[in-house]
Amino acid sequence: MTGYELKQRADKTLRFYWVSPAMSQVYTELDRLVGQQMVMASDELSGKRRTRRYRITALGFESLQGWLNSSATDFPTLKHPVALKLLMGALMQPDRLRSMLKQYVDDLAVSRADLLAVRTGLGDLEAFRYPALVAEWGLDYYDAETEIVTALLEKLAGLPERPG
Amino acid sequence: MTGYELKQRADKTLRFYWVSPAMSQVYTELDRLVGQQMVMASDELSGKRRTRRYRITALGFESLQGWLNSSATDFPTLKHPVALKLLMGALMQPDRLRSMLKQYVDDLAVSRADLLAVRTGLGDLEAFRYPALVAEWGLDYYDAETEIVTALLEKLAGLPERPG
DNA sequence: TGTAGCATGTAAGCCGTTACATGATTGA
DNA sequence: TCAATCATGTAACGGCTTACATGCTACA
Repeated sequence: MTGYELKQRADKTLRFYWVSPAMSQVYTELDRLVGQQMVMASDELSGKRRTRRYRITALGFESLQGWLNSSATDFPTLKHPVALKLLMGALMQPDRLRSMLKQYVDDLAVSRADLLAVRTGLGDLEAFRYPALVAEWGLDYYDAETEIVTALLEKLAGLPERPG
Repeated sequence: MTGYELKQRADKTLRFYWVSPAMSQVYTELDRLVGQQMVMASDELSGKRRTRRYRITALGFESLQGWLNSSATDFPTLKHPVALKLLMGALMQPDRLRSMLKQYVDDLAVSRADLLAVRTGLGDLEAFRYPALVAEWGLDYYDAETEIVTALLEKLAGLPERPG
């Protein structure tokens, strides 16, 4: 794949469980990987445009497999601005707090729809079994989060201001 | 609070929905905030040890409130090494894949227990209403994640190697 | 013909980390 | 007495971003 294509792929799928890197980083990392003989590059000329296409080397593949099988797996890290603000909900205007949570529910629906399209696109081919499992995980995750925040909104509606 | 205490607080609670900053960053940020008149520092001498205690200023409080109420709230970002590896599950040894997922379920239980202790410590005081809501959210989140991964493990057990 | 998308890169800089450096206090 | 914890900071550096810079190609 080209650097450009890798970035598109990352924006489409990787972003659901990792940060999608900037274009510039994709190119720098590819250069680094070429230097380490993890990937090889080949230039293609079509018309006046040069396109550099990368493919993984045997060394790169072995390294990847070694990393997957041997290294410890870190616990996920989360940066959750909605939870962070809710923590200080007492300092927020009640309607602003509610609209933030409603907005989050809407955003979750958008993300879920995007991810569902990815899942559907994968089909039921054996070759995409694991990517499909990850996508399904993500869909379940969005469903759970949506349920939690919806219930939270109802809880807040029940006690509109400070009660008593 | 002192920088040291803030770091402890972050390690105990903030880490569940944000990255807990390094000690050094806590001190640098506090310095910056003092420079911006967002917080004020006062030195306390007890014996030979100097302890610098910080408190928020009126300006800092207003800024915080303004940020909470007016700014847009970003969608959460996640770095999920387990999902990342599962995506390439086809390149992993089946037992390594399974043990990774089992380990993750165990880690989730540990995190959940830590968070439950935080929730319990908050009690049902009105003053801690919002922190309590955030903690409960986290508990629900861990429960959902645990259920999803447990189901995933069963799905994988059902189809041990490539079927067909 | 002009704009969106394809395509590749460099430079500056921010955010946050680890490593380094120092010393007091408490309790086993 | 010695290890853990309290307590504060500086320096170097890594990872990643935004801004800058350039040019081709397809299509409305």
